Amino acid sequence: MNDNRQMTMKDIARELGVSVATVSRALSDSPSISRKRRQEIQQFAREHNYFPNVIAEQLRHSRRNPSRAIGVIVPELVHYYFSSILDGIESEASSRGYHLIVAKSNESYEREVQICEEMLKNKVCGIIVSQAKDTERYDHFERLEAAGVPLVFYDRICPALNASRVVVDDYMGTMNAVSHLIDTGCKRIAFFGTTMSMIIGKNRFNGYRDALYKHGLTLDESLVRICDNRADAERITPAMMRMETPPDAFFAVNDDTAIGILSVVKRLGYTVPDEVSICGFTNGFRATVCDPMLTTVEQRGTEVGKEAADILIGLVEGTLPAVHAEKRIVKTRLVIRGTTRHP
Amino acid sequence: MNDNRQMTMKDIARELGVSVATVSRALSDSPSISRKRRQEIQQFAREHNYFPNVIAEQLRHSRRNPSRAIGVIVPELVHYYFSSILDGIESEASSRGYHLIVAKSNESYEREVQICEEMLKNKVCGIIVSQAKDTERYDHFERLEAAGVPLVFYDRICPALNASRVVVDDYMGTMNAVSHLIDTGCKRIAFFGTTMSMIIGKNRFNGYRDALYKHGLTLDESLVRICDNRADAERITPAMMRMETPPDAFFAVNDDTAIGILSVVKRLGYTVPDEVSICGFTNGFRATVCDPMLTTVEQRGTEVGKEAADILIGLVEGTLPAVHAEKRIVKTRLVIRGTTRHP
DNA sequence: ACCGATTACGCAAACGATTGCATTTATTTA
DNA sequence: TAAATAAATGCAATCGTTTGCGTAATCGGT
Repeated sequence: MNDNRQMTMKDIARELGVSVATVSRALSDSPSISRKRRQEIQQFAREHNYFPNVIAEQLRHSRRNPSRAIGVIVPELVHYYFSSILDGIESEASSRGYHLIVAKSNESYEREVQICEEMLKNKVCGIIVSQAKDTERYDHFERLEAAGVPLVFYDRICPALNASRVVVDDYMGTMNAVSHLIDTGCKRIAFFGTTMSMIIGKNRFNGYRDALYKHGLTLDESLVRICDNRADAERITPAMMRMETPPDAFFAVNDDTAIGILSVVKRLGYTVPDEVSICGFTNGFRATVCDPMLTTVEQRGTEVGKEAADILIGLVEGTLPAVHAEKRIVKTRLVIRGTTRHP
Repeated sequence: MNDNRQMTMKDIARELGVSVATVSRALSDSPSISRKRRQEIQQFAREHNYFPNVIAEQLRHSRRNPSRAIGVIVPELVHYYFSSILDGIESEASSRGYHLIVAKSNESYEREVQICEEMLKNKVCGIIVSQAKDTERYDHFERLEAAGVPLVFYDRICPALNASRVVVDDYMGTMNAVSHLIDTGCKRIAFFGTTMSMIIGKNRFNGYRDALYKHGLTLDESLVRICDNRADAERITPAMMRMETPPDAFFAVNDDTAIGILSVVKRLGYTVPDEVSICGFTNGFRATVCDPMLTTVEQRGTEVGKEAADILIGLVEGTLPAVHAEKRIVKTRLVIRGTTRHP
């Protein structure tokens, strides 16, 4: 049995023969308590290492002050981009006096709902979330808003809700990357992306298409595939390279896919980047490990996380109006390495 | 201004003309309230989506029940191994009804102390921690123990404290890996490790040394270096390959270092694994990206995290005696890929 | 030495929920 | 029908802090 008994103000008051109110005031350095008493009480507290009970404090203030706990929902944790975002959220939050309650949805709608309930119970002051892949109903999010808990989305945005959000500039990121491929002499550029039902999928595709148009190239549907992981890439790429006129470049929606392409292309005997150029999207751990190193669009997860936390805290503290949904776009940066030619 | 006013039992009581006590009992389905009233109250609560205030609940029960928040301190977040561990902790904790408060120490002692204070204030029921690299005083940890908050270490263990811990089997992991190198014909095996002041550094070195001895090889000090990152590896490896009799294999303390070695060795024109074999430690994202893919010791971070959470929850719930420090060792697994020959 | 103004402190009611005990009301028994 | 028993509800204290308001103590001024 833990004798978990912590020292309380009541104990101090009893020991020193004063009232609890006096102790409270003395500890908060209120001038309405004489300097002598204040110091006496403060010293006693220090010596007996008194620790204020945050639970009680919070209860007392629940009407006015929100808690300083931010709920963060992540689809997965072992994931470069999500880790970076979490890192950014942590940095921003902790430097502004907030702490994080982190939960992983495992890409499951059920779990996401459950987490929202839990967090509501635990009185987070707001929630930062990237939806699970199989989330298609949004009542759990709406319930949060109804309960007055502000919501900020990142990466995977809820299209049906006009909530605050921060995303990466998928359109321009892709546009720049594809333009770079074209500038370095590529003419037939394949696009491996996600389904158009995901916003990021659509935006990246549009960037690809518009880059082609801008440079007077035409879009060849047979070069566009839904493929967002390495295994699929390794399955799909060989067929594509057997086309009568195979692509001379690939743009992939993430580094993992790009690396799948790279490994196949190398195995088939093509030289990278001279015969085939490849560009990814993320700039994670993998990008500098493959040979040659991957040219890729840096997704700047840390920035995304910081912006998300900044919005949420603004919402909580009232510096940002709760009515208007704040939408921020983090600029990407093209990192040119060995899988593309230099301009 | 948020009218953050949530519905309380008092509201329900007033609306329905009963006492708060009745509402409380009805909501907890106590048989001492008539079935009719119970249902009436429960329905009213549901319709007005009443939500119990956990803060108040906790305050009331603070004497008996610990909170269900587990504090997790991580040196960094954008890190494969730590992410995996966090993932394991999350899975175990959430499945047992606990949630996580996560903070990053950034490898700073100051910050670590600060986080401990914060977590103590926020009434976590226990803390799972891997020390910051520059932590050399342990009074903040001792203060936690004194406050009755159980502590579990993972990965970077505090040597001065006899606290519960879970680590990976560094000794056997390295021993097996080096044995594998020897079995596949390597005779001069270099060791790139961390300083011996870190426990994991020492254990891995011992595994290396004993594997050599067991197979009748002698330890050549000139093949042992302190090097635990890619940049250093790329600096150190060329010199080593210029020795009169250069190594025919490298064991590196992590994948990152191993990949640094690999890139240098390939650049110098050696074939891997035939002329030079390489083995890492982690089995993270990078391991399957390099060419050839990396043979490495799988560190099983998820397991480590699960075990850590299991210990902590045991300590909190009293299934594990608080007096005895529980020490668990997670077995590693050698993953043989392309940077070593097959047996 | 007395009065008004400070100064220093205590009382008690919150915050929202729980729970032992007392009390009311309904039901059974003699 | 009265008394005894059982069922249903209310009262009030409690968890640890905070804070408006009241009051006792101290002080300066005349």
